[in-house]
Amino acid sequence: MSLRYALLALLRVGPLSGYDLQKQFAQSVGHVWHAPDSQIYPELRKMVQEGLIEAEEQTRGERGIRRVYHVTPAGERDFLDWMEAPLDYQRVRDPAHLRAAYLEATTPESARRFFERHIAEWEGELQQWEDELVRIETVSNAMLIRRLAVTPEAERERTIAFKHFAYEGLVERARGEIAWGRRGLELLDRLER
Amino acid sequence: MSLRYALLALLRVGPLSGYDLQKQFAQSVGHVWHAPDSQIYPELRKMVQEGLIEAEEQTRGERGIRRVYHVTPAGERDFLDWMEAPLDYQRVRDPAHLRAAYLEATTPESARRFFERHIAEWEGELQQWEDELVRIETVSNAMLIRRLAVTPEAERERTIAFKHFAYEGLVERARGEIAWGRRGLELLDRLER
DNA sequence: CTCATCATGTAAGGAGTTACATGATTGG
DNA sequence: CCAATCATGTAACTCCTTACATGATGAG
Repeated sequence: MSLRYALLALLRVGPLSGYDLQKQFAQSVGHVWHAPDSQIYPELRKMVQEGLIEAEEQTRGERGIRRVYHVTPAGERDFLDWMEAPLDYQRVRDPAHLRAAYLEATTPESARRFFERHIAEWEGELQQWEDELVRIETVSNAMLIRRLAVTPEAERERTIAFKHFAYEGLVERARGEIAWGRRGLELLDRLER
Repeated sequence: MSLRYALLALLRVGPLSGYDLQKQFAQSVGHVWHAPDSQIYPELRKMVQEGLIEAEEQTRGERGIRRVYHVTPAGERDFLDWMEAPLDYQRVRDPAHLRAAYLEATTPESARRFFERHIAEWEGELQQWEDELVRIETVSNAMLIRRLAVTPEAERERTIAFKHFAYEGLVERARGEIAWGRRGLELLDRLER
């Protein structure tokens, strides 16, 4: 259910077309909440039906349509309600730690590949999040710039601080996973001796 | 798709009825991969259809049925194949960090509640995982005892080591989340000044 | 004229959630 | 006889994934 709030978070900054939204999404909130366009377009339509956003339809050339979405007062309220409501935490479902718990069933080589892959995966994520952290620090992310442009001076510090803090948390988690993976490789070394 | 491998991991140790499996699940692999019984029973049926497990039907009293499942050679192979195959990592979808990135939209009080809840959630998980870690160290988990009973002496160390290592990773992640939550509260203190 | 980008979707299926539903056996 | 536990599910729904599908516009 968080997809719509991720979308509202972007649209609250200012109206965007589905296409632009989807592009901006991938470069901002998508680092925290991934969604493909095949999920974004239908969700936007549902949000229109529920009155959270409205579409201004523009024609493109002869037959093309371009829908520019903006948040309605109901959508604004829904977003703020969500921000105040307790978050629902999903039950744990962790394939990597599941597999790790049963690695005795496989060969040392495939256990090694597993940890190497784990490290590589999280190094990829780490890179993304560190890059984003730099873009936040240097205020060079497009959505953040747009956000700050419509934010009163007094709230700019907070706005940046929270985004920075969120990505810091993700960076630390990635580092933790990488450290765990490396210790997994060391464990294999010890067990093979 | 990991549910069936979590189930196979348990059934590989020895045959269990759906009910027993579901109970053992909650006390072992369920700490890493949660699944409710309403998901376990249908999955077992599907696995029977696909030939990964077989059910020995026992009567209970007049009309009751009890199905005791055991892994077939095809199921064993499927499990080992999964253990060797690269794990598929899901794209990030993290409601807590999503919300954290937009906390400027809400009141300091509700931001505070958010971090307090985050800490409490992860402290709950931490407790579960630490308890399980102790049960692994002291070899007092029922499934682990059963597992070791059918494991040759030479592989017992590995078996325990991997489970211990998996839960260690989870414990560290929980500690990381708690530390992040606490730093969130400190950030709020600083911003409110 | 053609390719990159703009622009918008549908359809089928898998996985998980929540709620509901039923009945048997055993111990007190 | 009643409650706890044993035992097994179904049904409806949401969310997400993967693959497919189409066409317009603008720059070179």
